[in-house]
Amino acid sequence: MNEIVENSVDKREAILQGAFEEFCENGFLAASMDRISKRAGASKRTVYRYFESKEVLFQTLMLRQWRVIADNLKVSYQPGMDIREQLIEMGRAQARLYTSPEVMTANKMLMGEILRDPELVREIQNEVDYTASFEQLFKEAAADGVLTIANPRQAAEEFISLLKGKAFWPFMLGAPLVKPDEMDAMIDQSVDMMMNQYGA
Amino acid sequence: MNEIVENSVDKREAILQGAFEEFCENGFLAASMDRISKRAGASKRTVYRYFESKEVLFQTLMLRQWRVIADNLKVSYQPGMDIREQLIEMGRAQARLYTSPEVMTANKMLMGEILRDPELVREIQNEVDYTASFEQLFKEAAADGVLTIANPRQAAEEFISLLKGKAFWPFMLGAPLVKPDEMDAMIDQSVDMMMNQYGA
DNA sequence: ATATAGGTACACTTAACAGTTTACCTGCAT
DNA sequence: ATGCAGGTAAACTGTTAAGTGTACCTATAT
Repeated sequence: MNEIVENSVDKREAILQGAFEEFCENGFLAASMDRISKRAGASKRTVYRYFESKEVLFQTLMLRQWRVIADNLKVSYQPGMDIREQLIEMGRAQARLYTSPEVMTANKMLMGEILRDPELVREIQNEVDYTASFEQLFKEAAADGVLTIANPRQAAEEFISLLKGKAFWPFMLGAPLVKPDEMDAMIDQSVDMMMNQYGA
Repeated sequence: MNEIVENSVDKREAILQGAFEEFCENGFLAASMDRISKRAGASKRTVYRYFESKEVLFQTLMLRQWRVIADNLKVSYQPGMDIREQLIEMGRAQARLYTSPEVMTANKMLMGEILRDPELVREIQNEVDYTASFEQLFKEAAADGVLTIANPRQAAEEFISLLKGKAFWPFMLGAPLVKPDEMDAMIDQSVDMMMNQYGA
């Protein structure tokens, strides 16, 4: 009766959405359950019907967001396609994700709370491992003979370190976003380093 | 009269110390001025005599800590010494710093608040630039003919990205510390990549 | 028709905490 | 001796916010 439809299944969804905005804007501690309920267009009582406490609501949300992000960060090897091309393509896709407003906002929220209370999110740490998909990719590329890699895990970490070091952490800490062509140059350079080190 | 000496100059120091502990443990928002004064062995009124508000106290502290950390992170080129040796030495020193309890604790506090409120620390961002000392080092090494580097700034960023990606961020986000020899292997590998890319 | 599941509105309880006020103490310099 | 700079203790004010209680509304299923 309030707005449109609200077939009382996505009431929960509305709450999560409102909570997401509120937590992103203010962080866990400064977020207010009153404001969350307002944003969600639900009564506070209803919020508490779905989530027994602020903490539970936050954790539910965090797990969810992390899954979305981690899924988007996954990559896979394309046999037949030039490996250099592939790495560049991947680098660009990663950078685009890292710097997209939704991912950055969500990541800030996540990071802030990981720092404040590592216990709160220990379980999530295990779902994190999108590095594994990079590792797999390098392993396959090596098996394919297009790269020479003794330690694919290490190679994956290196590539990610280079990308994140230039296209993630600075923005996370408040640096202004750079222009796409500068970003592309950074990525080319990172791929150069990888090819220099591991090129067959 | 309370404890020992307290020649009422390091009362201020005691407050900063107490505040440091409190802010590290709880972050800005959850820290309590009552607890800070207790930790400092000072009355709340005295705390407010030295620092007009929680925010001012926090900023003072943050700037201070950052200076300490940034100073420690600075490096300089040693002409004559083998460049590979030098990079490895530097890498180890950096990793040791990144993973030292004091630096990690302080950094968590800093990061958490940078994420929460970028404005609060915008000014500090400018003091940050220890990357510059790496850049300088690479520039000198290039001038010395021991490395071939077109863009020293970029090289500096790459080296730092590799080191931090393996020896800083994971621990920052709650991963357990690794054994020194594993760390050394990581560093060797990073230096390999740099030498491969820029070796003369 | 009516009970029930899901919802609303809103006042309420409890607690934490920034910052202030007040009254008082103490050692040193004049 | 005395006044003041620097300190203490503790009660107080005002605000914000988590979570609860209560009374009421409204569909749909029986």
